[in-house]
Amino acid sequence: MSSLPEPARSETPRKLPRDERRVQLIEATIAVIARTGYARTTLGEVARRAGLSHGLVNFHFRSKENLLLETLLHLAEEYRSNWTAALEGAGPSAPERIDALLRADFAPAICTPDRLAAWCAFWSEAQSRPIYQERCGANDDAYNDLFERLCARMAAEHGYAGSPARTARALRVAVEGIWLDMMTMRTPYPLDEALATAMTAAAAHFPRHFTEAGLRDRR
Amino acid sequence: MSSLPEPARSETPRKLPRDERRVQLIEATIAVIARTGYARTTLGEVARRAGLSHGLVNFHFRSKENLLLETLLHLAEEYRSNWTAALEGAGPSAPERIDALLRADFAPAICTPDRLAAWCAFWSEAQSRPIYQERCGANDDAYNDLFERLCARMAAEHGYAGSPARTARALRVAVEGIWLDMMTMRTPYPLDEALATAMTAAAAHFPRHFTEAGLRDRR
Amino acid sequence: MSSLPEPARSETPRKLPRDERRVQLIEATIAVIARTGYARTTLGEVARRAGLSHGLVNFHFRSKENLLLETLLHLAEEYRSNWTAALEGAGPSAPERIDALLRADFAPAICTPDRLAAWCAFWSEAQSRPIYQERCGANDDAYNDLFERLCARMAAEHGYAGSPARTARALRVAVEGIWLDMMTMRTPYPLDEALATAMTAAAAHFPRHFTEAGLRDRR
Amino acid sequence: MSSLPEPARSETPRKLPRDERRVQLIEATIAVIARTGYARTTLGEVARRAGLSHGLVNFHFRSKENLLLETLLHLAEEYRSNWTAALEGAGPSAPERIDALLRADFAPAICTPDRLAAWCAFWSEAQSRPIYQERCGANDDAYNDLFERLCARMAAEHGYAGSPARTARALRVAVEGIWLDMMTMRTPYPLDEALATAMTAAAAHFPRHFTEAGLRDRR
DNA sequence: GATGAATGAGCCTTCATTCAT
DNA sequence: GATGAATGAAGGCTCATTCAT
Repeated sequence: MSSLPEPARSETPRKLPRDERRVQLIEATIAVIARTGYARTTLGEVARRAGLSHGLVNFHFRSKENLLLETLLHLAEEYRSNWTAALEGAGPSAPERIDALLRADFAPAICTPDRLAAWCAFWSEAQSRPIYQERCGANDDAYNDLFERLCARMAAEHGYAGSPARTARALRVAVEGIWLDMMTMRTPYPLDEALATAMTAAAAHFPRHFTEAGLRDRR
Repeated sequence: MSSLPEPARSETPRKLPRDERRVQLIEATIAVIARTGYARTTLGEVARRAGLSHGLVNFHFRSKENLLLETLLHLAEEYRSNWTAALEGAGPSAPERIDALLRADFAPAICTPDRLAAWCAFWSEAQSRPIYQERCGANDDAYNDLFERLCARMAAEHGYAGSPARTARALRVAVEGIWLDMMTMRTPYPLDEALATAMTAAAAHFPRHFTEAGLRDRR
Repeated sequence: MSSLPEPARSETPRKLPRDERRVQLIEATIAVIARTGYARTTLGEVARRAGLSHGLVNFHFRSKENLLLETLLHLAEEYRSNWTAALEGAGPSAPERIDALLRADFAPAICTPDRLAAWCAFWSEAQSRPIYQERCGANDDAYNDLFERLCARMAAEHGYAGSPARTARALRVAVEGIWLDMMTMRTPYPLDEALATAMTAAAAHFPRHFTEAGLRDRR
Repeated sequence: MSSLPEPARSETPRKLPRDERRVQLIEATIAVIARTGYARTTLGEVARRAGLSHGLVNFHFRSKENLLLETLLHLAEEYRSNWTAALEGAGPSAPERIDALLRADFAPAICTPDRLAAWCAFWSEAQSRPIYQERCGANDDAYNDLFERLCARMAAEHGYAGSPARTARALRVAVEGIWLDMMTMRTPYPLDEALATAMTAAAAHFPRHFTEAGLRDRR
């Protein structure tokens, strides 16, 4: 019992600014979705995990429906700012930028078991909820467009054949498939193995610039 | 009632109507999961879609829990018999068998929007339901083992470098990623485009045997 | 405890035709409104009073909202059929018909403490609920029109002066006021005293045809 | 703070702001009851309408229960002082005093849509709340006793027949019925029409002293 | 005094399950 | 087998009340 990874309740002050409470509750929501599944996620469980009363959830978010939507928005924003930041720290060449994007997709802050489980839950529910659909990962148009432009540069600047759009999609689905794999596999799946698999796919498409270890001649 | 010709009854196996009802309800369950999402799937909706009465669902399946599990088992069995049959019709060489497996994964009977949605729902729920976990797609050990052996043959017989295990995984996650893509994308996603993307990945890993159109020199 | 006028639960069979259950629940609703007030009427209390489970209320009526609306519709229909029937048994002359209408308004089946309390609750709520408003007693247009036509006949055929519309309204508000009085007064208020008050008002307006005891020269 | 001129403070009675706040909240309560109905009246809505914070309501009144009771007391006191004042301005004769009382009952300050709606809500709730019951309009014993004495004077001094008690009640219920009518009717109901209806009733009972326009030979 | 976050009791509603017919 | 009324547990939501600031 005492070894359970429950959040430390005594740390949180009784009153907290609005945004901090919201983030706290969203993190609890992600944790509960991961542990009990989307279908059995209840406000009571979310509140218990956050160490707060259930009434407070409806005070800060207007409804369960809205709490879940805001959780998805939080994840989507987090995902986007993660690869945006990674790109800013990357060199200007297409291989460098592709390398940065792939690494960002498996960054420890983003690619946790809880977050993957929550993403998968939202992917699943999005089929019947248009409002989820446009926020779901694979619909991050900016990411997709960027990835496709980079693949086009790989073709133009480095002589790779084949449709850049299809190559881009092949790499993107590999990333998504790995995410799914990380969740679904019964045996643990370390982040470096996930990244290596993604780089294997990159190396298959761009053999002169990538190896299974990542970007060739990286300094 | 008692005036009905008795012999006519015994000709019809008693178990058939029962199994037909079960399949009917399972198909309705898949449809409801796809349309309303796993979390909002109710027995009432399943019964209505099947055109049956409310109480009958619990008569054929003991509980909702069990209905959903049997639906997953049905999908898993269907998936397995699909690729098994495909394999039987394929030639003996490794490229031919890989080609057959990939095509099987996008067969129109298997790869419908409803089934993809149901699969995704089960992947998502499996995180918190061990009983689902071992039946989920990515855990079809026979499939995975076979695919890995075929990649090992590609390395041994055709001189492809790299870890066969990792190549196999890279191809498998590409397939899963495409499935996810087919569900999640807002724009419709034809089966042939999905297959072409899978073949693009295969061509990247095995360029001398595959093109974006599939197996090279196919006869 | 055993002297409480609780409905006999053992009498009601476990299953009952749809309409009988609905009436049973509507009667329970009227009783609960009268005893606890509209604002504190709960489905649980209604169900307990009917000796049924609370889930059944939402099974037969879709919501509490709808249960209350149907209760009002039931009362309105009951009121209307009461005065309609009274009219059919009355003679053709205007005084006879007015006498019949006034007596109908204080008929023991209609004018019970529970029903008066429920009516008052609906009158009160109708201010903020348009859907109630058009069903409320004072808006029984057929009754009002009829009453006004009868007063017009009293003027035309019997020489009473004054605006028939205003006389009709004066008599109608007297009836409504008596109903309110019957509810509000702390001391019990027998039906015959109520009727005598209504007849006093009728006698004031039509002194040659009515006395405090009712229609003059009644046969 | 401490630099403020102390004498100025003592000039303003400390109790005034408190009482002003109370009246402000009571008026807001009346408005909310009229607009949303008694059953859906919440402290939050009352506070919003008063332009005050949520928690303040419980500071000035101890509870919602008490706020509502004080609202009723406020209405009852207002009603009583209204007719008391009207009586002081009236002549000594019975007809003059009856005329004054009836006019007071439809005075614009008393007889507003909001106040009528609140009164009706309290009448309705009073059935199940003894504490409301004794404060409700029809139970204003002083008013009722006075009215009955005036009707007795009409009989004794002006020769009107019939039971004064019943005549008094007939007039009183007419007033209450008109109030109800003003609330319930879908079409607007001007105050002068209401008063004319009341005077019609008075004229029916006291034809030599009242007409539909009010007291005869009024100077 | 004033504010508004926090709490928790109570209620409506949904829905899986049971069961009489 | 089949039906659908009946049950009751569970959970979302509202809102009166409390309380730290």
